[in-house]
Amino acid sequence: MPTAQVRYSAADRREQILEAATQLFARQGFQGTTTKQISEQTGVTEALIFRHFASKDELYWAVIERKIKAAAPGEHMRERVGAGGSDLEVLSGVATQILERRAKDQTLSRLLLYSALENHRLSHRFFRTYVAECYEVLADYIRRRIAEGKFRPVDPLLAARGFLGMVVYHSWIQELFGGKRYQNFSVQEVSKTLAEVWLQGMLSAPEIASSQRTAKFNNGNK
Amino acid sequence: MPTAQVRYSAADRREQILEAATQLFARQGFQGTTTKQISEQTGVTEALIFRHFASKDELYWAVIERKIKAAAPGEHMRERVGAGGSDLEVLSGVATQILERRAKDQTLSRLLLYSALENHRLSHRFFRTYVAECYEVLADYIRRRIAEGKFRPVDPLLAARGFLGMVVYHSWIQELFGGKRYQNFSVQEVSKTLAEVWLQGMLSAPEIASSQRTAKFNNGNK
DNA sequence: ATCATAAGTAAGTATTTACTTACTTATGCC
DNA sequence: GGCATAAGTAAGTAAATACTTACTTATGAT
Repeated sequence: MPTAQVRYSAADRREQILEAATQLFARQGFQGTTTKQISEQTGVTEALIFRHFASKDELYWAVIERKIKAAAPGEHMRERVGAGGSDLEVLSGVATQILERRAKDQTLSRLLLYSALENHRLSHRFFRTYVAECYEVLADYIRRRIAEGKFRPVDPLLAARGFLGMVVYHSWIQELFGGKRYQNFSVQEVSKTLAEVWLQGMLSAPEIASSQRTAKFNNGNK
Repeated sequence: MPTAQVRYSAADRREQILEAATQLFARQGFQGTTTKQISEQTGVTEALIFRHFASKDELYWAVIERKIKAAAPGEHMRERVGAGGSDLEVLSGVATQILERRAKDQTLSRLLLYSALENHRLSHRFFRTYVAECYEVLADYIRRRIAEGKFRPVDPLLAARGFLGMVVYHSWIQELFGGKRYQNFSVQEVSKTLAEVWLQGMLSAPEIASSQRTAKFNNGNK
């Protein structure tokens, strides 16, 4: 009595293969993952992988495209920034969202990092198509606040990158380099702290008569 | 008339192999680099590689150890922070140093990123031994300024990570994801801007009577 | 019930991989 | 000049790798 054999539709199988490959590529990179591993993880023979995807390369880019479309980082950013609230609410909201998503699932960031390291050309395209949108959305917000006179006149793209850099870098250290073994910050604490620092740094404060040490950088205000 | 054959001392050859392997591992990662490539780049046979290093693994960790010791990021940070000057001078100096080193030579950061992605365990050790020192040094500086009442009482390690995050993340975007194709910031501009934003964010400003939107986060001051 | 078709596989292939073995030759020291 | 020794290699090996070929079988429409 052989176990009942089930056959999936091509679309379903394709999805299963993509899911298995996603996990493996994220964990081990393109070079570090074999088609045999992918077939075993999916529960089929290697031959079937190649009936669905012409080559390992093609499978790889299908994996990245699928994952990044599902994550839609640009849309999430737009949603969160558009939701309104005080500057602090918006910014710490953005940070919280990023940190929570990354703590829950590292596959996308690992896939993107691997692809950036392993393959210059195509990963640039993905970065520009899907990730760069995040920066645009946040930069637009900053531009508006500058126009309203609330933020200091700083290059908006650079300022956006600065804020996201604080947040993303922190999560990389925690997750990738094992930082959380040593210091386990809460997401709330990190989001609030980083947002406060960056925000006070961006506000066009009224003239502050402060110590010598701090006087130098205050002449950029309008 | 065969070309004159030169024989190097074991130490010299070892160094040549390490240098060739460094370039290749940094560009292609551990899995992506073959011992044959390394031998060709060095100009010897594969067998010689294995006379100097017991395995590819051993060579890999020798490469990382050598490179990170040569770079000594902790010492550079200590030197720059200890050099004194205004807060702004110290911070933009740190940023400039990081950005310039990275623009000139990406091998160390690529090696560390690859090793973090490919191999959890040993890369954590390297990170803690050599890189974490940077954070300590900067965090110490911040702690001192907080004690002096000049900086707001923010977790010093988190604040240090925030600042370095801005800088390092920016350089990753530029170098790794091809950001500089689109926007080519000058090192000076980036260093100054990021340092100013972060610094103003950290200063314990006198009570600021500002808009509602900004009032919320000002109660952390002493 | 039948049968065309789509889903799936067993068993390959040529090449590459990390690493070894048995041998050769240059070099410095006396 | 002779020779011990260290530097170096040619030619392997077994396992793994991406991908193929020729074949089998489940399934749904008629």
